[in-house]
Amino acid sequence: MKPTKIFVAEDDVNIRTGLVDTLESEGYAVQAADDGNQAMELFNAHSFDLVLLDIMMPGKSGYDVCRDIREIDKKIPIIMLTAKGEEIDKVVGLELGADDYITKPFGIHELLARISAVLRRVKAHIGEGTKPSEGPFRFGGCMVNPKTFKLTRSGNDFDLSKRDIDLLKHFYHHPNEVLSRDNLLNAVWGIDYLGTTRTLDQHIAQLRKKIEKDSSKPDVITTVHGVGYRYNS
Amino acid sequence: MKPTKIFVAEDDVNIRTGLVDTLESEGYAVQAADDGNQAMELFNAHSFDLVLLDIMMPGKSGYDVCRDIREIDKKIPIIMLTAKGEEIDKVVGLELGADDYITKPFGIHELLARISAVLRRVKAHIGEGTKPSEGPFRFGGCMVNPKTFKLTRSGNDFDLSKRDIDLLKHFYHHPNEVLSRDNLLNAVWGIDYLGTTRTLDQHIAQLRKKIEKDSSKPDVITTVHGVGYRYNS
DNA sequence: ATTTTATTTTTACAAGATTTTTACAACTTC
DNA sequence: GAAGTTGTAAAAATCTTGTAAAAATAAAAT
Repeated sequence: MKPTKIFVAEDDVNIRTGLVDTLESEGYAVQAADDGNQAMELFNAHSFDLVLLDIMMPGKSGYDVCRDIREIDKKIPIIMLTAKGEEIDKVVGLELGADDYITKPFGIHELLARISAVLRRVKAHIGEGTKPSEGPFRFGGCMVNPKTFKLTRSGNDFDLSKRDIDLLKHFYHHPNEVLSRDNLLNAVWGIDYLGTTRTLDQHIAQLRKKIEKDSSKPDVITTVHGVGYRYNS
Repeated sequence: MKPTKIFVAEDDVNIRTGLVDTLESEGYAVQAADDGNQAMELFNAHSFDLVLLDIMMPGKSGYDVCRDIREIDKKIPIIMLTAKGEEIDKVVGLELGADDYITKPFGIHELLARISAVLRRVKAHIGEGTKPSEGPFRFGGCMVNPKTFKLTRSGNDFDLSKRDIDLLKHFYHHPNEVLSRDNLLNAVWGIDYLGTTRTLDQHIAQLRKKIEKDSSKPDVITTVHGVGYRYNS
């Protein structure tokens, strides 16, 4: 199998060489640029599987590069490298079309985890054609519509929050499998979540009120004591 | 469950003993070193789940220790303890391969939160990959699915608890072998389990209700009087 | 910027489930 | 049949989860 090609744009020489070394030692093929203009040049000259983009760069900011890359390639995964305090909403939100971001300073494991997560996501998309995350889907006896953030069960409509949707999606993609709290927290709250643990339970409880016929006797999302939760499809 | 083992390297005696006490009172098993060289010695002599590493230490700096540890173990989570003003980008950035850092003086809560976040990250990761041992397996006339925590026998479904699964797995990996109570207790309950003995019998009895056609005439897990139990594959 | 509103997270404790222990009958072995 | 071992129901202890309500955060509106 051909190695996955990663393109890095980062002006700080320490971070850049660190990135290149690490990624290469992980088996990726890496190419790096140290400012925004060079970045676009290189990007145009090669074909990559994934892009890591620093926001603060001389020449052309990461924001701009991201937008430009998206013009050229609508699909390539882009992960932004942000410093604490930089505006992130815009980055990942939809305006720019980045797929993920990571805040400096970051751990190598976290970065690698995000890279493989994004790559996996993309591959799954390509492989299956259907984008499971976009359209409405059936969940237990309900219809969940991620576009409208609504859930319908036997004629009744409920509003869903972002967390609700993310949770439902994650369960939906792992039917009948017992998912640990760790797994769920990582998948829905993000890999660097620091909170304590009743949070998830709380959301499960709220979800059950909407999806279960009798929330005191859950049927769709069941508890596996000491382990986690299971969505029974 | 076995306690998580944390290794602390920190020269300041107050901070060190404070850390050890706190972590131990949180249920972690802790081992500490007070300089860089001793740190490597200890690290090599034991096996840990997580490392806390001060940067400024006599002998060998935390930077060096971190790098050395990474040579030995690419995966073990490392959290650096930094003083204000110390260069952090390099620490956590990529060069060294630490997973996270925390700036002194830090609150014990923040530290604990970060420790569990990092551990969760690692655990969720392990849980994610497809481990061949995790797939469903046949046990007597049943199918056992460790992912769903369910057991099926002649069309009937039973829920399994964590202990059930662990016991079944252990038997499964030692077919036709008579396993003593000690063996089973060590394998499933952990090596330092102190309980008295009817515990295991109780679980066997419960399991038999699920896996045996006639639990009063066990066939799959049989008793070897005075010795232990045997799974007849 | 300030207030209002919605959402998310945390706290606190009740309720629940599992596990462990106890107790004792039944069984095995010699 | 005596001594020791095992089966298992039921009680007790321990650990986990459910969830209301408070607090904190984030988002929207003024």
